[in-house]
Amino acid sequence: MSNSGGLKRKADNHDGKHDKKRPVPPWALGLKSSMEDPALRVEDDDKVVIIKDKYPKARQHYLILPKEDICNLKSLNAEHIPLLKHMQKKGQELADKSPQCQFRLGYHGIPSMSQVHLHVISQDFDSPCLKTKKHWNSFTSEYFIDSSDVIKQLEEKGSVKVDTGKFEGYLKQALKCHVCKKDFKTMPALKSHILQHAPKKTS
DNA sequence: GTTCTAGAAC
DNA sequence: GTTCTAGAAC
Repeated sequence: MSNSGGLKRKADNHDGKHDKKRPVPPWALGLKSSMEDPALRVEDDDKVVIIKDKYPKARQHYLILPKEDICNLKSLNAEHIPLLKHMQKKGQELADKSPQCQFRLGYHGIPSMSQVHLHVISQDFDSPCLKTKKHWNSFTSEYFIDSSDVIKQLEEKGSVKVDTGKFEGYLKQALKCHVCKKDFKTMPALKSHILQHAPKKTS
């Protein structure tokens, strides 16, 4: 009944650096196939594809992905700056089409899905797909890194630094309205509150 | 990333 | 009793 001294392995999936056993779970490749899905595609050019997020967390939620394979923020270097600026420009053009909405353009510090993707998301967060504290904090805490900050880091340091422990902490922060900073105990309470900050829907 | 659901919270 | 969250998914 002895089992090699009861050595227990703590969760050791930090950033996949030494994780040869489970490199990428199948679902983490979902964006790659979404990029090919005509039903989701908004537009594309020689460098990037723009798709609708399959589970939008706001009234408007798009993803801009490079056609070149780039796994995540850690894969980025100074050579990618023109590409990232192009992605931001395409995103800003999209946002400018809906002047009644406020948008943010940015990246998740630790994305679940492979292939770098720029979120273009309206700040109403009025969507049935927005359900969990993780969802909320991933778009409204420091977990969401503005595109301009990613580009700035690349320009200044040549790489993007993401402190895994710190970013995991951001996801667990207490629920707080992103507009008026009021605290909430539950997601349903927060979701009903933020409707009063959202612009009126135009049929 | 989502779905499912046990059990915590109310 | 119902609502809500959080962890497993072979």
